[in-house]
Amino acid sequence: MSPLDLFKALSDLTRLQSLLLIQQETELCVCELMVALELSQPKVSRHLALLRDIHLLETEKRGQWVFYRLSSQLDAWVINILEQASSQQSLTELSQRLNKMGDRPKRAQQCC
Amino acid sequence: MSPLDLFKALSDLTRLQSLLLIQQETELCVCELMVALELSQPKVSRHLALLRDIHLLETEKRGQWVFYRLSSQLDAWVINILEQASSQQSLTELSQRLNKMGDRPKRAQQCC
DNA sequence: AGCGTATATTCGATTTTTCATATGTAGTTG
DNA sequence: CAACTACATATGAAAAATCGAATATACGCT
Repeated sequence: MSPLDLFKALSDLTRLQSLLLIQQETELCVCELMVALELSQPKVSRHLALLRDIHLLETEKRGQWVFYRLSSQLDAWVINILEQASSQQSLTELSQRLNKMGDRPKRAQQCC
Repeated sequence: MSPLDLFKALSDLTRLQSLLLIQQETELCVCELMVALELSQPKVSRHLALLRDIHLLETEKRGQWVFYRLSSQLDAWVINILEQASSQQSLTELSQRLNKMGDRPKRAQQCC
C-alpha cells in the first residue's frame, strides 16, 4: 500500500471515524458502527469493504456477525499515521453512542 | 486543520508529490514544479493554491517568482505524518528532472 | 420451512473533484 | 512601449466518488 492509497482511504469522514473507532475498540461489527456513526447499513458496509480491499482492515465472521479489525500485517509507517490521526480526532460522541447501545453482540473475552 | 482536511489534501498525487518535493528542497516555485512533475502550469498552480488555502504551504513572492515552502506553523502531528509519507514515497525521478532543469531561478543562499 | 436479523451488492442519480483551455495580471527585458 | 515569462483564475466538460433505495445472501431461531 502506497501513501497515496492510504491518504485516499482516510480522506472520507465515514472511513476515518470507522477506522479510528475500530482501532480504539479492537474490533467492531457493522451494526455497532451503524449505531456509533448514525449511518445506514449499506453506507457503513460499503466503506468498510473499501478499507478491507486495500488491506487496512481484516474481517472475521462469527455466527451472524462480521467483525472488522485492523489488519495484523500493517506496516509501521501506517500505524504511525493512524496514531497521529487518533491523537487529533475526538471519538467521544461515537464511543458514548456505542456504550448506550443495547443488544451488542458478544465477543471473545480478552482474558481468562 | 483537522486530520480529515490533511488527508483530503494528501489524497491527490500532484499535491502529495508537490508537498514532499517542496519539503525536500525547502522551497520551490511553480515553474520548477512544472518541470519536476511534468505538468501544466495551471494544474500545478491550482493544487498549490489548495495547499496554501489550508495553510500547509506559505508563499513568498520574489521578483518574477512565487516560492512555495512548508508553513512555519505546522503542528507536530502534521509534520510527523509528512515524514512517514516521505519515508515511503520515492522522489528520485522528480529530483533528477529538477536537477537537469536549466535556468532555475536564483534563491537565497543557505550559508556564507 | 418460514421469519427476523446482519451483511453485501447492485442500480441509477447526485455531488465532488479534476482537468484542459482560455484569459488576466504582474514583473522583466529589450 | 512591446514582447516575454511567471503565475493566477474563470469556464465548462469529463471523470470519480458518494449516496439512498432496492435487492440478494447468509445465518439463527422457532
